[in-house]
Amino acid sequence: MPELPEVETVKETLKKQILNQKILDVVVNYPNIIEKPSVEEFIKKIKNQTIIDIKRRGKWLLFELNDYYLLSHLRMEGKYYIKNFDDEVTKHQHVIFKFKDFELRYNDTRKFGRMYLLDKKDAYNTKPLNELGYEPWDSKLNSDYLKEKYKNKKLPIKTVLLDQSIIVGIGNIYADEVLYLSKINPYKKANTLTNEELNNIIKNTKVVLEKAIQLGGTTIKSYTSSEGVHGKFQNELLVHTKEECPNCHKKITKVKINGRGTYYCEDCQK
DNA sequence: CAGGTCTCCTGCTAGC
DNA sequence: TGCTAGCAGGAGACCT
Repeated sequence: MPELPEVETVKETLKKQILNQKILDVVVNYPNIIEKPSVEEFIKKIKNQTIIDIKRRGKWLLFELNDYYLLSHLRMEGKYYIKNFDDEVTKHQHVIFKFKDFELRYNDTRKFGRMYLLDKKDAYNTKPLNELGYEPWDSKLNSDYLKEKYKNKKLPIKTVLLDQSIIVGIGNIYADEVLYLSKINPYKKANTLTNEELNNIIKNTKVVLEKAIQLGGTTIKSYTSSEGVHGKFQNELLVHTKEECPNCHKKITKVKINGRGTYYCEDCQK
């Protein structure tokens, strides 16, 4: 399940593969992936655009084209594969970008991923990018900012860490890891956290995400295609999916918070 | 505005 | 062994 580190890895991989390639044609096999504009307009506009750069904002991939930004969110299972024209198109390959000598295929088993094609000048100040919070490394992300954002939030900190309008890039796995390193109970209400706890969250978010980026992200699902990029961070997880606390060796508690599987140590996280 | 619930999807798995 | 109900989960829609 791609979170910020996985998206960063995909971005870097794609830069080596498709930079400066011109999109000669696009085939959309599953229209719901294209959120905006209409599929017809999407195809018409994207033809003959060249991929100038590839960026990331939160969990969004941004393909910079001549006149547009193509935004792509991988959600749960989105992947990009480089294929030859005559490679069989499988049932999960929903959007195909055709270049001169090969093609890029967007593969998504659960079809949760979404794409936008936005005018370049509007891309950062319209949905969805204008609703995003700070990157974990943004100097403006500090305890005062979080204090303000969390002041009316009575929800568990676990839930609020997943809110992309406050800090981008933290998904379910990494939220558990950040709270474990910060020794904070995931049920603790966001508006009750101290400055020290908020600073620990900020610090450990960077620690966890940087390490995960170094290792190419996390691969948990066993049925991930062998063609995809396999991260190694799952070997470094301290609490998520674990049975025993690495620190006190007591049994890890598994619960559901706001519908999300949550792992924590009752003794170490207060 | 805050927050609860539902929805989108498919593959896997627990249970019969 | 074979079938099915239930589950997983990021983010937006919709409702209170």
